[in-house]
Amino acid sequence: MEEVSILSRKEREKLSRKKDIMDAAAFLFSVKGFDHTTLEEIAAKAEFGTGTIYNYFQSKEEIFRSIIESIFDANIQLIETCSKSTTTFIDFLRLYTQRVFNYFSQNKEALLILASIYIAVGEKAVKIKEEIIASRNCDMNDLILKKIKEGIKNKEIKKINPEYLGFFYHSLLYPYITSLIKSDKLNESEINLHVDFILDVLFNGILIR
Amino acid sequence: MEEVSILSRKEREKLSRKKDIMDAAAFLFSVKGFDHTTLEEIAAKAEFGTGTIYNYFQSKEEIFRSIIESIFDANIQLIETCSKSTTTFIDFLRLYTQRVFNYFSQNKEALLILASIYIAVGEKAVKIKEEIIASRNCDMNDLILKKIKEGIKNKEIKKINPEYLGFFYHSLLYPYITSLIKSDKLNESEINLHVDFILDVLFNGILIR
DNA sequence: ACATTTAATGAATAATTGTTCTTAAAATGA
DNA sequence: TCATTTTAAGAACAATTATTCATTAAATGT
Repeated sequence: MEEVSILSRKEREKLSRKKDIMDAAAFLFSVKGFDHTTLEEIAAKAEFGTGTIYNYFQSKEEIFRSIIESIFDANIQLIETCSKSTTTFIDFLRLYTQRVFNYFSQNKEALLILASIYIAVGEKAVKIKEEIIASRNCDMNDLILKKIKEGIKNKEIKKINPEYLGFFYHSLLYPYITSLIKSDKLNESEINLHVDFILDVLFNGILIR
Repeated sequence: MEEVSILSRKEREKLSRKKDIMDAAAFLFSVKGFDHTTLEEIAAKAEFGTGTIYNYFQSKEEIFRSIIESIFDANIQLIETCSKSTTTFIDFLRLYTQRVFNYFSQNKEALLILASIYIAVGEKAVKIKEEIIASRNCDMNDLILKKIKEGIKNKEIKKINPEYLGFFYHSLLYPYITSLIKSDKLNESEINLHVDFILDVLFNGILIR
């Protein structure tokens, strides 16, 4: 059997072109936002005619949805990988924070798009986000929350409200990186400084002891 | 002199109607976002005809800009008030955090609109934000940064990178409250719990000591 | 009361843009 | 080669909506 994949060449090519369209769209969405990105622009960037896009996606919204889904998947995988390769909560949090910084420093578009739907108001963005979370039936927040509860149970960290800490951590991490990216201050060399800083404050606080 | 104000009745009425339009628009912007709010809706909510709005504002964008400006002003005043009525950095941070929570729990729209421009991608939102910051020639971040540097100098807090801490604090606070509001969990009674939690983590960290 | 200025109105305009549709070009396989 | 299917293309369509404008109504001052 020469057949190395379940998919035929034709199918693989189709998928590859779908990906090209998604990449073009993701870039534009991250720079201009969903509403201000036109299908004409997406098509031009992907080197297709406008109408051709509709041979690959049903609508502009479906392109957006596909992009978000793939970002969500990458993030859930990230958190699960970190969870499996550490034993303590402290180690997990350190590794996860590092990995998130690294991932987004190499996928800046992804973070800007995520931020846009997490903060965005308006039915459409909210609906898309909720549908995707529901279809995955697991939320990143829930995964972190589970880890926090373990950490408290195992007496690694103080007995604090785990929901509040989950809130705290996620309210902090994504916006912190987003702000860095938006002000163009996220250079590879400084990532570790930021990670160490965040973890130091989180673990030890800012008071002199 | 009966004249109690510098403005004539006509001028006061005009200002009052401007404010009505801004309030209507602010509500709609906070719920549907700038792009998905139509002038027809704003006019209807303010109980005017569509065209009438143009007797008060030059464009939809100018309405938005005016709203943002007033929110900025309120926030800068907030930070300055807190600065004046405290002496130590620790006290300042506690008071300011409390006040920010209280202000936004009573002005939810304001926070949602702020969030939308801080996170939003796209030239227009970025341009508006930058123009307003430039026209004020002082940024909230700068004000906080100054306080942090004082705190370090006075040995109230550890010797850490003040820029990073400023980043940390603002990345945390606004998104934290925004998330609470968006998930409809910001009830007056719980505010103090959140404030205490945030300050405890920030000051003391989460490790058991 | 009347002339004049000011404000309100919503229909008309013009621009934008997601989607459809017809047509043409490639690819495919016999 | 030639019939058939698949894909590409971009012009046309339809819907939306910020803004303008001609008209009417209200307020003002004499």
